[in-house]
Amino acid sequence: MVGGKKKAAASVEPLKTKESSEPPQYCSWLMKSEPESRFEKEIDLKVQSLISTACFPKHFGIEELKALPDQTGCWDGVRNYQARNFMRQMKDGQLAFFYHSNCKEPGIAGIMKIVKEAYVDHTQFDKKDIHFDANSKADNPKWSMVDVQYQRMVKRYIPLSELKKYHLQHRAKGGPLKDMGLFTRARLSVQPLTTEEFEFILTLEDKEPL
DNA sequence: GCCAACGTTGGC
DNA sequence: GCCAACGTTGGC
Repeated sequence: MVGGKKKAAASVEPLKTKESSEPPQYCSWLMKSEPESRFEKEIDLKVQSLISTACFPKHFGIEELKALPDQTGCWDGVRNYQARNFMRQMKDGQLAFFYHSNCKEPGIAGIMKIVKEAYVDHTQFDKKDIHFDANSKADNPKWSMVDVQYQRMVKRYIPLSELKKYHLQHRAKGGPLKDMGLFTRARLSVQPLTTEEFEFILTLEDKEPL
């Protein structure tokens, strides 16, 4: 099934650029978001209601993306240079896994599509926003975001624990997840996936949980 | 809730 | 430019 369509496979292949100095081009991604907010878990609801809700990070799981008009939203609030730089490499039409982090069972919940390439993240200029950045100047914004559109849920939720088992297997004996960023660069919230990683994870949808 | 890993900041 | 202190991420 995966790789069966030549055309699709070709469009997902990482493009080796002619100029060897250029960074490698990635075609698929993994983006993390917290479906539950740590603040809202820990701060008393009454106290919270007295404070501007904009001061708190929002819950943003895949259900929230799905509920937006056109099932499309901006991926704002990324405040890490590596993650930002990866977002700036994203191209219209590329696919990304929606990963649920910092929750009961972290893992891959669904698939979304990049529908607008990197542009200025407005939240950096909003004093009331949790992601406000006083060091960012309007004539030289530091932070970018992309727009993503919900595509579908995965056929079954793919928990981190399962990906980790494969990662460990593959690290020992070889396999597509041996260097997966989820484990080698655990704190990076926007990560590129190789074609092999992306396609292998898709095959897990049709397999029994490990 | 705890804490390890790691990115950022700032003193020197 | 080093590096200690600090803050954040995110699994457990």
